[in-house]
Amino acid sequence: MQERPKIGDVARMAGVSTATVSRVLSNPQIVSAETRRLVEEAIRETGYRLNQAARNLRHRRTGGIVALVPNLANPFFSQILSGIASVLAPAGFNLLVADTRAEGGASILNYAEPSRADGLIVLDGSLPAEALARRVPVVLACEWIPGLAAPRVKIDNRAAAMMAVEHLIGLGHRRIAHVAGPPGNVLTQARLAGTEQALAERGMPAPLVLPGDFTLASGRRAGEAWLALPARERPTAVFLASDEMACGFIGEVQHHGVAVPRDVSVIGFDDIELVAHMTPPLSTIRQPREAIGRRAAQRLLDRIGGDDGAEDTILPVELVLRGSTAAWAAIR
Amino acid sequence: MQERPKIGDVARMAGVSTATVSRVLSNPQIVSAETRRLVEEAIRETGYRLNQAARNLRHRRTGGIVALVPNLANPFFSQILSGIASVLAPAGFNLLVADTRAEGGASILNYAEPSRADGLIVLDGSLPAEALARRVPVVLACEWIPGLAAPRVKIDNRAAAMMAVEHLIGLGHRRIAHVAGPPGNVLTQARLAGTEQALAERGMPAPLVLPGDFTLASGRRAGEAWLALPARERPTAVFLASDEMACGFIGEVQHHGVAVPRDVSVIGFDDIELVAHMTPPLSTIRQPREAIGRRAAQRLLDRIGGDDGAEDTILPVELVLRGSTAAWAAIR
DNA sequence: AAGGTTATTGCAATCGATTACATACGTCGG
DNA sequence: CCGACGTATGTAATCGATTGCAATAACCTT
Repeated sequence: MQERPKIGDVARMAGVSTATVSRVLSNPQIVSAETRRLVEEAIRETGYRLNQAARNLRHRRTGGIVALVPNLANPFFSQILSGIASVLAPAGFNLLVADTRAEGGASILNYAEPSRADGLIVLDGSLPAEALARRVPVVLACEWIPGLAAPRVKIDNRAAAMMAVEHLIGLGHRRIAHVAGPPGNVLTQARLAGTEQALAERGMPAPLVLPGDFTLASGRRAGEAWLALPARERPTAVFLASDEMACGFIGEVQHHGVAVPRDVSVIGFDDIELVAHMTPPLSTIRQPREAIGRRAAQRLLDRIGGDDGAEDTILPVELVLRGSTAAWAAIR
Repeated sequence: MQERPKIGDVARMAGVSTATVSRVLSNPQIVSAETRRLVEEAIRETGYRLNQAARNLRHRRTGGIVALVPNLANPFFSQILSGIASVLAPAGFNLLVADTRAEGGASILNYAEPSRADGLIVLDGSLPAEALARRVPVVLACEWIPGLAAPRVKIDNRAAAMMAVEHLIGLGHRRIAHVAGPPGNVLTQARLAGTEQALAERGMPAPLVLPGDFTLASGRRAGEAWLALPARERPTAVFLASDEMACGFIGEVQHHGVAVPRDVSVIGFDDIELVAHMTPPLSTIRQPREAIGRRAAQRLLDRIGGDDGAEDTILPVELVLRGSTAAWAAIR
């Protein structure tokens, strides 16, 4: 009994066949109470532990779900992962995490393998649709991939952006800037479109759009760009497509003596945890990240269970008003 | 050819045995060039993809490494995971992530199974040592479990805390407070010990120690506690055992009109990304999180490869001085 | 030319579980 | 008392690859 005991060892000790042991393990109620007791006893005695690899091979499943994340180090994603994990664990699935930036693009394809994972949650909209098509069940969360037919769990980014901008308009702001996300990103487009639509509906001019990429550093650069404008032309309010950028922006302008929200109102997007504790606390759009993760995981489990629907799940956002936005007195 | 092709289908098409196909897959150089070409052709033609579960069963390995994290939603850990992933992926291992808080304590044991994972990276010091002993190779990162013999990859928390406190002393502060981590945590103890030692070595009185648990909210509460002190007795500098707490602390005191660093110097621990962009930017101790993750992963791969050493790896920290700490003019 | 190498390749056992099918034993209605 | 049926268990095939050993061919050596 040096080696790790296998099912046969248990069977021998209990005086039954391996089939019976297996049944005790996966379908106890069809085994007589007495035999079951014997087998359970033997399992305890031998310290037997099931070999997952063998079971997986037989069942033609892996028990694992892969989450493809563009950047694991980004706190935004970790909270979604947390939601995913909270659903997967009770359902008996492992969560595999792969960073699509860290891995070579080609190897991503390996994850979309039935022998590696039973399903895929994709959080990165920049992956090629063809790599994911016709393989394991896929659910898209937050971002999505144009042309890929898979259920999506997301928010209404356009409407959310409109909420943010309408809030600024409501405060009396007339020159409004938008700091966009990375070019080509589906979220960037939707949030920009929402910004433009909100302004257009009020008959206001198109926004000044500054480039960004969701990162702190790009927020700082947007701050520099704002500072570089002649004071008379500076937008009095800025809507940034991510909270991280908003932090960078505020840090930069405060560093140059600009007061928020006195001199400029700032609103972000995401409601990452820290921004509630800054000075001033950041007004923002809250994405229900945990809920997005949970719903995406549930949706995927449904698909694995045979549900073939591909309809989207749209989760509600919330406009969170804190101290970084304030009314603009037109006469200054 | 409806079904997903298996190795036998490839063999038939190439006119060779399954053994040869397998060799082409895992040991190409021992197959003659001509045969190899034939097989590769057949693989392409059939669209064959290796079944990992079968290979794993035969190899008695899983190709997966589990990281046990106390809280996936915490950005501190996600960056370590990022480092881990960057080493594991090229080495052909999957990263499985399990949130020890989300999962029931019992199920954690399941991860320490050779049939589930080839190794374990534990980032949670609160797990019971016995659950992890005598199973798969383990490496501890950041936190550690007293009584568990396994290589650790960490920083010198005591020395790091001393650096922080010596910095404050050097700025002329004489009343220094420490906001500790969760009780019982090994990091809490080491950082507190370092704080006390630094003060003792200068012949200064023991620090005021406020309770905390690494979270933003507990930092806020520490801020309240600080504010509640009579102004004359307030420590002029505070060293908090995590950056998150430092953010909460600063947010709280600023909210009550206290200026940092004019009225109180604040130094944190970790150097999470955001704190460089706050106003004021936070002075802190930088932990090389990516490097910790990478080293832990490398160490684990070594162990899996047969290296039985259990010595610790201590990575250097860096005192990062920003705007939240300033000299204290004794006469006020 | 016989014996010895070396390079390729195939046969079949193996990894450790699951499960369709067969078997054995009661039980019960007619 | 017989056959039908239900329950509990065993036998053996199966999941899809890997690999030790054997077989064959080609090539040397002396």
